[in-house]
Amino acid sequence: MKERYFTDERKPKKRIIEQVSIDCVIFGFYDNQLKVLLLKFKGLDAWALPGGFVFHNESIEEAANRILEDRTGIRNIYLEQFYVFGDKNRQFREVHEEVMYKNSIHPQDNHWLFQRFISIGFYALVDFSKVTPELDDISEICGWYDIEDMPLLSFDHPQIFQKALETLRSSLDTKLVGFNLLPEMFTIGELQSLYETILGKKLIRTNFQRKILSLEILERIEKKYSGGSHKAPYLYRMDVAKCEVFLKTHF
Amino acid sequence: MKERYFTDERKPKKRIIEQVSIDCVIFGFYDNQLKVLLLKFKGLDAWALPGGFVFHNESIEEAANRILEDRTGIRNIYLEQFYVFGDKNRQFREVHEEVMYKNSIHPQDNHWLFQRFISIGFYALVDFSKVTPELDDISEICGWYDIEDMPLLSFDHPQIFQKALETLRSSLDTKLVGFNLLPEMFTIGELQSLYETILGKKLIRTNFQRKILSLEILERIEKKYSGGSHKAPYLYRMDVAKCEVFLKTHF
DNA sequence: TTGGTATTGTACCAATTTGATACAATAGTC
DNA sequence: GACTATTGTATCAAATTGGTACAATACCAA
Repeated sequence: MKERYFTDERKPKKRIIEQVSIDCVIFGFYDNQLKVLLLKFKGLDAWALPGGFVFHNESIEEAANRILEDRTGIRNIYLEQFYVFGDKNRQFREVHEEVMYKNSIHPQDNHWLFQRFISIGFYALVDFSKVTPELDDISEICGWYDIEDMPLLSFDHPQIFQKALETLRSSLDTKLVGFNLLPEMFTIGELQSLYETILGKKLIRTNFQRKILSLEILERIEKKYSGGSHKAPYLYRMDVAKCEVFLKTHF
Repeated sequence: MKERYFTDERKPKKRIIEQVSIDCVIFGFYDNQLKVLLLKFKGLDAWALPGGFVFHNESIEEAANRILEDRTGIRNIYLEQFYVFGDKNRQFREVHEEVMYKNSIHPQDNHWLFQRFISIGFYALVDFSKVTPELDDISEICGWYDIEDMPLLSFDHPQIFQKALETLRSSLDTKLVGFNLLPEMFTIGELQSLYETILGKKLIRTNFQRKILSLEILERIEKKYSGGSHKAPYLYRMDVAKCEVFLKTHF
């Protein structure tokens, strides 16, 4: 059930924690490119990360999951907080006003959304092939953009995105989060391509293969992938239990 | 100037962001032990991390610094956010009530402190030798405790402390934060001892020395340390500029 | 003064890990 | 059935790390 936030009232309709928001950076991987899910506000040339607020009766993690579902239709994915954006002047009256006008709302001067907000950043990793973004009622686009070629974001969302990307990079090896961006079964080649785009550099194929397999967190599926006019690679599946053991013993 | 929070009013005296708090885990290193700074509430057997709230006219980083100074007298130290604690039921009416009673305050039933709070965790690293903790007016002890032998904390502060410690551990190598716990000049032996206590394991002396020096972030001071009945070790100083270069090129 | 003790700085070698190349195997195309 | 592109694995060199040896010293005790 989607909630309507943009009323013209001084207080939000549903009880939320005031002056606290959540913004989500949703990463996907497709066509050998790292993608991010962005929303475009109806009738405006303004882009943003999906965000929202925390209800009184939910944890911030529950809130982040709900917000994601409300605003993009995506649910049940890897989600983790990564940073709090708490600048003194973190308020965005102008953008909010524009959005509200376009939605036929004429806010009071002390509308609750005009306050200074502290935003908790979450990043999400999804299996691109399993996701079909859905529009909410204040957006006209909800779609994937190559991180190398994305529209300029409103608010302070460029910084939030940047920090999320840095966190993703440094978590690749230490938390092995990359697998969340791939389908359940994948080839080492696909995994390498994922690592290369996230890290922004080429890796030597044979060494990458040796390294990844030496972690002993992958299970080789007997069935082979087919399609290319060349030797068929093995398919692998990540073994969650082994992965946890590995992380515990190495970090 | 210290603020008085524990009035009996429904709203805090000074304008703060409601339902948001900051808790600080302050680490020090002394006598080859990792220490944490804890407060004991006046007249109660209740211990806590120094915490506080965010004013409307300050960033969360400014707030954390101010809180630290208000509650412990410590200022101008390494401080970094590490996690947000946002459980649905994160409220601590009982402890707050006890504290207020002891401070002769009889709160209304809907006192603002009884609400659910989202707390932003910061960890701080200080040069133990430069710090003299000062008492605020609701505490009767403000002192250092060995992390292996500390009192049971109130609220959810045990979890907050634990998460801070994990963050410190994993940041040792990737952010080289350890130096913030030592005086400006130190020996490699002292640095090794610091690493050993934080990581909780012994390191091989000669390899540690080689490793640290190979980072090329230390400047050897000609003057030598003296005192022990053995060969005098060199003193070193961390070169902040070189350190930044190192971190940029390696992470 | 001198020998003893504890600790430091560095050298050194073995074991392991990583970088880079070579090559056989093979699925599909022509 | 030859050709192409890619995969899996082997291999060797280079770099890093684990672990030992040893000379250098600052102080202490006779």
